[in-house]
Amino acid sequence: MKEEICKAVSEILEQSGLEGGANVTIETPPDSKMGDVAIPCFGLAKVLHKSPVKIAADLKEGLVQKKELLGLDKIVADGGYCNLFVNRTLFVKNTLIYSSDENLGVDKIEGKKTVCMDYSSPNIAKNFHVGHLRTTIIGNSLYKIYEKLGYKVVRINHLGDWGTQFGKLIVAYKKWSNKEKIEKNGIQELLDIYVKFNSEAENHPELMDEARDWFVKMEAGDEEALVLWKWFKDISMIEFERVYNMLGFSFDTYTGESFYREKVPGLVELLKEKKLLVESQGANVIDLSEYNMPPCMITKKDGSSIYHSRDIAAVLYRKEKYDFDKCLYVTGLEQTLHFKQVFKAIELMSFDFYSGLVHIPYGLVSLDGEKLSTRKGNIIYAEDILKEAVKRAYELIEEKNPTLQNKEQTANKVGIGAVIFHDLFNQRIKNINFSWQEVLSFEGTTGPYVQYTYARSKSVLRKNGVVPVEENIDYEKLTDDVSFELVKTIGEYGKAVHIAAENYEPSVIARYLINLCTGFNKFYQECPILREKDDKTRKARLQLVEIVQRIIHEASELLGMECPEEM
RNA sequence: GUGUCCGUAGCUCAGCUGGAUAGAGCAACGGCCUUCUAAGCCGUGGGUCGGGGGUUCGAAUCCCUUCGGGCACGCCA
Repeated sequence: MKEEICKAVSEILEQSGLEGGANVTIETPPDSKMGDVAIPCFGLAKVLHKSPVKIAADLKEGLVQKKELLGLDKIVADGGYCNLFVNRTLFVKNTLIYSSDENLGVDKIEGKKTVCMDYSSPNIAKNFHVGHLRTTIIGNSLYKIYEKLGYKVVRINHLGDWGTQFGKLIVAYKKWSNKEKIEKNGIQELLDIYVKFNSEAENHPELMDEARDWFVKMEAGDEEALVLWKWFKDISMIEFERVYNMLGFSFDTYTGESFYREKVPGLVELLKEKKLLVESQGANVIDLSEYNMPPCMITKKDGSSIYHSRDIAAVLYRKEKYDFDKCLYVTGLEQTLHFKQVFKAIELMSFDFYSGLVHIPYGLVSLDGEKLSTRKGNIIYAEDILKEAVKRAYELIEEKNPTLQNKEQTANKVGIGAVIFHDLFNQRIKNINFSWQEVLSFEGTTGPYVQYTYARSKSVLRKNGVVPVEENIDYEKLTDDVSFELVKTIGEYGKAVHIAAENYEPSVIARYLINLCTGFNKFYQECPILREKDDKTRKARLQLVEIVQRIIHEASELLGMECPEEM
């Protein structure tokens, strides 16, 4: 419809003497009482040598002729704006028909495109904390969004399962732990000895040398080292899987850093061929000073690999294996420089796919203004947050809806949903100061608000019956302000999904959901169905509820949040 | 020091590819459940859009500058 209006405006302008048409922009007025569509005329004033007020008036005259053709009811010249009121019945009809197809009005991309997504990627032997939760939740949502748009998505959990920290762990294990302790306490024991290592190493730097030696042994395939490494990894994976299960998330592959260690020597050869590798202070690096960046390290002076080189090797491997169009990295903001270096290295290697590499950073999580730190004890584990939220949800169900069936299951969906939604509601770049009160809030702009709205809509359908799609609907019954606003919001769903994808920003969907739910709750309040006498109105409203309910359900899925049928 | 991100209501944030009186939620106060789930709806109060310049008919939005804060800056990831 907007395209048609733009075209009509262009034609009118050409008739009034403007050559070559003009770029007509269309906006939404700040208040719907002013109109549904606004055409600002200020930009045209210069070209046409007329006042914006006159142009708006002329535009109005021209558009009045085409009123029916464009589906408009009323046209008003308001200062420098030409405001249009659409024919509500027609608009409601078109929007609801368009939005009720299987894609709910979301246009898919053309052709086949593959996106690799690197997210979650926790470090072995470290507990899964609130920070890891962000990359996991944001990454999962972006996966859902891209999949919805028709991309093939490969979900890669690039485990932090290689590197000097394993040297540290081996040393710590040998000095302060044993098999029994680890079997008994699992990842917590690994974490404890890792922390102990770091504090001891401050006064005994020789411990660091020992750790590096063990890492070199690992890279050389030393059996004792690798057995311990594998064991530590298995123990850690148990905890990670527990968290993923609670969230209901999964991955296509867990090929982590260790997978790429053997590919680094080949990378070194390739870089030598391309004359990109230079020696610096005993290490091999790619010089990036020309690009105002510190050098990108490929091998350390002891010859072992480092995360830059493993990441570069991973890009090359993924390109070959999946032939991606894009490869996305959801990691903390603090790794910005690292990825700039890695991407630049790929570019310097003359691989044109560097342009498909995108770093998607998110802000830091802190507690009481302090950076999260295991050693300071201000760390919050993902599992604790999820459990606490579920517990809170259960208590609320007992209080508000004690006769509900499947309380545990519902509490799970609501509690987990609250955590997921909370993590996605604000722009990912914002730093977060963790607050239990905020995460456990279930009213206002929260996941449970969305879920509650969904449950209400399902309840309406249960009590009133579903209207078959083929039923003739009298769309004029949905032209009151409240219903009409809700229909408008329904029509914006597709745009919201595309903007979210383009900006790698799930918060766009979360915000959209709140809009939609607010609109529905108003409708629910003001447009009752059960006690509505007029049959046509009842059916039209039920049709509207049906579509809203489907969009809430799907948009929630795009965030990774499940909606219970009742709560 | 260099680079980068952030700065909007008491708090947490939308709005940022320029447009009309700057919007939500929380917190505070006041209404609405014999009527489809009150985890809801309606209303009231609350803002030098960090400061200063500039571009423009028009700036929270673009440019410059300055202040405040976060993060990063070779052998950790």
